[in-house]
Amino acid sequence: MNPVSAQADGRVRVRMAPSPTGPIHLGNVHTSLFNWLFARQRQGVFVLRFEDTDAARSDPKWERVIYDELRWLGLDWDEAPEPGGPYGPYRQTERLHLYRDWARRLVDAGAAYECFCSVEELEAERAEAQSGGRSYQYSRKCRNLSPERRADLLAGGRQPSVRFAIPDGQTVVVDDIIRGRVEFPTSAMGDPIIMRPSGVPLYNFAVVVDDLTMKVTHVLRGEGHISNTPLQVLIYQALGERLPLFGHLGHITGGGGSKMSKRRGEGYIGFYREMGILPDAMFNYLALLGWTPGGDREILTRREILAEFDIGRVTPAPSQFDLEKLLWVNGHHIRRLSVDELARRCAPFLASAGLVPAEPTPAELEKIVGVVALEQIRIEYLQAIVDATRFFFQETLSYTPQAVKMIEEPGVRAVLATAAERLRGLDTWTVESLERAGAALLEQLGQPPRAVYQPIRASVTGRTASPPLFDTLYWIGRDWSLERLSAACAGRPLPVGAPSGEKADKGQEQQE
RNA sequence: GGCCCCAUGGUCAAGAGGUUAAGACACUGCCCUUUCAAGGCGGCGACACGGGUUCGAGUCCCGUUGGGGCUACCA
Repeated sequence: MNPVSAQADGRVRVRMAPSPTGPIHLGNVHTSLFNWLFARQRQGVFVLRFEDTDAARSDPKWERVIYDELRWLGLDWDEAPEPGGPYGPYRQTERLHLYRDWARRLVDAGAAYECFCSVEELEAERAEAQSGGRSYQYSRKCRNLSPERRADLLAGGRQPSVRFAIPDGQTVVVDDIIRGRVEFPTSAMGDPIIMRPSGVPLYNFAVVVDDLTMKVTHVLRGEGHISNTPLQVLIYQALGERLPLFGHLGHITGGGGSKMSKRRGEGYIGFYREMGILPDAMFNYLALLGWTPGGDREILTRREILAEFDIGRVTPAPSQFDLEKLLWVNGHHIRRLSVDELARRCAPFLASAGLVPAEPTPAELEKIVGVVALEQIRIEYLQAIVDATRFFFQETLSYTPQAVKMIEEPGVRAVLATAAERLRGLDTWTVESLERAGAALLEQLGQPPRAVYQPIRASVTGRTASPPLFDTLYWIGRDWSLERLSAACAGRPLPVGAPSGEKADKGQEQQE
């Protein structure tokens, strides 16, 4: 019927329409990912459009933040305010003339009408219905105004809003890609306002105009929108436009099924970026919420996910975001990285903690790579590298209570003194020479490894757990190792540090 | 209140009428081991409830309960 609605070609077109009112919420990141997967898999188009009609809360500065967040995850788009596209503009506030035009068509076709009721009048209607215990629905009293009455009201300076006339006694059927057939009786819908007197559209109307003029073929969005769908379908039909296909994804919730807490930032992707979740891991984990490739595989690359993603296998049920599992997935992705790559990613975390310079010398770089290699199988997120390797980079050491206790065990100081003496006598300080020295030490003392190595570990790291002892000694270096050993057997009180997230001692893990 | 969505262990989830109801995270036992990890082998633990349909129901239908959404001149 309308040329605008004809599909340009056979390509799939999907969209994501965030509001620039803050960082993009994790639930929307999840929806974006599924849209992106769907589009990319079919050589389709992914459109990014901003719903900024809520003037009070929208701020263009958030657009950039949202771009950055999506880019971080590795999602790209084909049309958006930047770089533009054939169906722009892509901000609703720049599309006001379009909504006006389409609203006019609806009114002309008799599918919508001007409503002159004031906010106060509507409020009164609502209050009356409620006091009578009835559920409220607009009275539709403006639905059939006479031309004379309308002229009077206009002359009186009243600015009308536009309401969509819900047809009586119909059942709207939505064939949801994810949920199957869903039916809605129109009797449950009042005539909704679609245009404010100011000419700014309401969401349910703007989204239809946008989707149809942008030729969106598949609307994949959160389940919260399923109740909005029948109204939108009726608008498409009144306009004589072809419907897109709808698919409503289950919501992503926080722990306990509650809303994701915004308080500490868990609901936003920046929180995870800052703690050192890898984009690939987030991509992997998010894809697994509501979808599985089948079989028992969980750790997947982008390529694998893209190749196997199937919108038909997406579940309708909501799912809880589980940080523990994200960390486990992240651990796998960390271990998949080459040591150099992991070191490159860890360096900024070490630098901002003041442990290494922002621009390390080759020797410093070698040490970073060395210690990162030791921690690769031990950390689950990049930020953890800081506490895990502090003792390698900081000369002054603080000891955990457990480490102090270990050093103060009877007989331990004698062991440490012997160890210090032996290590001091080494000509070379390599992992191999240290291993030989360790073996010799065991023989000399006639003690099991545990009784000797653990006190040494406690002395040089300040804790009871670390990477393998000789690698640890090597990277701490000769000078610091010997100093720390001497300090430990000297018998002076050792500085006990506030638990700073020592990963080693269970129960002391720093709370994120 | 009305309309709608959802429901397999604490969590993510396989399952498309007939299975001893997968697998993963978490928890836990053992192995490996100088500690911590990682890894390997085990363990605990579920079809929300009640009715139907069927020879047979986690799977289909109805109801109940629980969670969520919409019902705005929010998106």
